[in-house]
Amino acid sequence: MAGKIDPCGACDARPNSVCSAIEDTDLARLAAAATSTRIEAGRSFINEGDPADSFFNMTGGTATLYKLLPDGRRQITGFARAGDFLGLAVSSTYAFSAEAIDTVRVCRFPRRKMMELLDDFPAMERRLLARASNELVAAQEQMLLLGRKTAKERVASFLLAQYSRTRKCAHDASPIDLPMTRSDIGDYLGLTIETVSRTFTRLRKDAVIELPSTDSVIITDHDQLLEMAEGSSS
Amino acid sequence: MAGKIDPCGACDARPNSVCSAIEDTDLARLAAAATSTRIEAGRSFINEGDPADSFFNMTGGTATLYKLLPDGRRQITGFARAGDFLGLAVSSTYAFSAEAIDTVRVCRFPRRKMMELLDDFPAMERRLLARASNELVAAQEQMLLLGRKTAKERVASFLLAQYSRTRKCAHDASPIDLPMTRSDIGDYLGLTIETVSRTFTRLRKDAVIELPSTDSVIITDHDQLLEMAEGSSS
DNA sequence: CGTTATCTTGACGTACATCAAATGTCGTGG
DNA sequence: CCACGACATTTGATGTACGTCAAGATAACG
Repeated sequence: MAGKIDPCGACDARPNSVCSAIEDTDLARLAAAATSTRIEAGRSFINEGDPADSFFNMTGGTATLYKLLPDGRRQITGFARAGDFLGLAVSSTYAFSAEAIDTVRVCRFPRRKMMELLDDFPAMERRLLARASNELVAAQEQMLLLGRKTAKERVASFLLAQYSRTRKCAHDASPIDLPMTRSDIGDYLGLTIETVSRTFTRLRKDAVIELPSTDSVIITDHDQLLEMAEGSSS
Repeated sequence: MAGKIDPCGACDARPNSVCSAIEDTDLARLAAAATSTRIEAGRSFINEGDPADSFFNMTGGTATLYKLLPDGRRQITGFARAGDFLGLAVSSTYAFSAEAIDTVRVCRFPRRKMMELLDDFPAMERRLLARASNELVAAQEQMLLLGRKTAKERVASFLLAQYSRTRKCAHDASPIDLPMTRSDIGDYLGLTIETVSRTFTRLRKDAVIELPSTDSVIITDHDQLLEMAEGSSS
């Protein structure tokens, strides 16, 4: 529980989150249902298979969402950031795990209270549906990537997605922040760290990107990267 | 438009579809919004990139949902059957294509009328949200399959999914119907037809499945198939 | 300024793709 | 009922993109 007087009103993430469906006058209801929590880098806050008794709204930081196979193979299904809503599930247990990459802030909603909120604020439910629809589209795009794209196409697609997540206008050459490790990128793209690394340097040698540091990228040839991502160019 | 008097009340698919959220007394509203259509095998009825002006509710048959790359590579993101709802998208264009495998029946809802229905029947919206959540979970499972599983694990997972889609109780040894071709299965699992075929015969030689015909399978060792699907066994 | 984790680069192996041919299946018409 | 052609599936031989193993190079950190 945030000690603040009006935590939801002051929330940076509200404009991009489902919470913006709730009017200022009803913010107290929202704030009463939520508990703001801070999660240190490396800690997981959702575990696949655990009882799904909470929903989460990310308000800061970046988290990996992933599934594991018994032998430890990992598939990252997405990176969650401020505004993202987690835990949507009909099942009584979580279908995935979530782990903080850097220090993460979330609002936690007990399942029951969240349901009550949805009953009272249908606009919020519609927001959730819109969000789920978008995620579904993204998931289908990722299936195409994982099932049919080459390593080069995967990395190119990934970089473009990271790019367009923040930048609105194309042809912006400022560096893109990559808070995740190569291992995370590999597990997201269905590749190994070695292949991710090799592909990065290949793109650099092709003069499509620059790598000012290990955790940032500059796209120098946006058009060619776009062609690469869909296999139009070699 | 169905010529029947009460098409929705007589609909076989209603119990498993979002339409069941609408009470019998309001069925006329539902029926007025929908147009029932028949689609021949092989014809596509949703095309990626086209204006998304209709929603579809499958009432019969099986359809492939897929995305294409410019050079023709295809990723099937799912197989839609009676009760499935298609076209959920915030975007103004479809993000995927849909093609009938056998003869398909759908109810088509114009976007605007569908929105009005959702405004008036919040229970339907909640059903859609639940459905989207489930699809999201399935999509994450498929990402794990595409990104991290071997060919054998993929085929085993696929067969188990086909199995549990119809059968409720385990240890039912009746044949599973496979309306899709090897090519469809390959494009769904991120494999080639040859690899799918080879893996089928490998599973048959391992005495885990039987192949009474090319479009049906019998699971003879459910437990071992389950182990295979997650890589617990070799 | 060593210590440790992450990233890069190289040499080699392999699971699956590709290419090619044989076999099976099914509808059509003689 | 059988012959035929078109197409799907199976099976085999070979290639390759990416994985695995191993060693340095960088960067993070006390």
